[in-house]
Amino acid sequence: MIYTKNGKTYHCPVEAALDVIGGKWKPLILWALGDDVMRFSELQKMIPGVNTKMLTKQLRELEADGVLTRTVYPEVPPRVEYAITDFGKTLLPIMEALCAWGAQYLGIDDAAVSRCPTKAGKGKA
Amino acid sequence: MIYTKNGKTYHCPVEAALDVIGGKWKPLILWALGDDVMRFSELQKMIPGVNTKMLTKQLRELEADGVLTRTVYPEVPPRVEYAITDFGKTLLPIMEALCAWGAQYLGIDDAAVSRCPTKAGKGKA
DNA sequence: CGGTATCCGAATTGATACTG
DNA sequence: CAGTATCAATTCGGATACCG
Repeated sequence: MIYTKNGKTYHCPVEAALDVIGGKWKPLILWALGDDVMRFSELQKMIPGVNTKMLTKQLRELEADGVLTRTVYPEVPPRVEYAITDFGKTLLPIMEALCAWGAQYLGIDDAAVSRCPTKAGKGKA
Repeated sequence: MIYTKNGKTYHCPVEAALDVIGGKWKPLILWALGDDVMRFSELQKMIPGVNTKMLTKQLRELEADGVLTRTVYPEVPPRVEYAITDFGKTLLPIMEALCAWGAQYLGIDDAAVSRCPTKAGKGKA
């Protein structure tokens, strides 16, 4: 069986799921938006090392996949807010599982894991 | 927090997990080896479109990550068998979750999903 | 503030041919 | 049978500069 969406072809739904969350900065974006609505500049601060082009690209892809929403407020200076959708929230338990597995793989104590680098200390799970 | 393994750097354990299962053919390989031990040529038959170079590369990476084992039998003609490890088996429930989410994303009935293309009809889950 | 546009190097994937 | 080697094509990721 072959699956298709948005002109892309998958041999297995797992591939499709990985295509949605597999971008370089997407896990970090999803962790960040899991709790809060955030502005572009806030995301950029929470994700060290990302540049505007890549952050924009990954946000637009997640938006196109129905995982998050982008709301533009017609003000000066402009304000744009990103929020996770209900559908996007269904990814969070899977991310938790991936996080736990990844911690095992890395040989670290899962309880010591701060999922999002800039959210350490906010408490886990 | 920054995590390191094999010279690679991750900002989050999720990235590490995705690095392990995120290769283009890896989900298919893992489904295939989830049930059975298989030879190289069997895998190649089960995964349409892959060429020997890519299949070799992805298998070696999964082996290096401790997800599967590679056993060479010193016979003529040569025989090489690949099998999932106990650690690799811990990925399978996560793959199931990714598969279910991917089916939702693709807008198809999860019950209709055959996880591995060439294993359709063997029964699901 | 929240982006685009351009250019570029690095990494990934693939087709094809050959080998112990 | 189970790969390697080589080369080509594509995609991805990033630095920098500019714009409404």
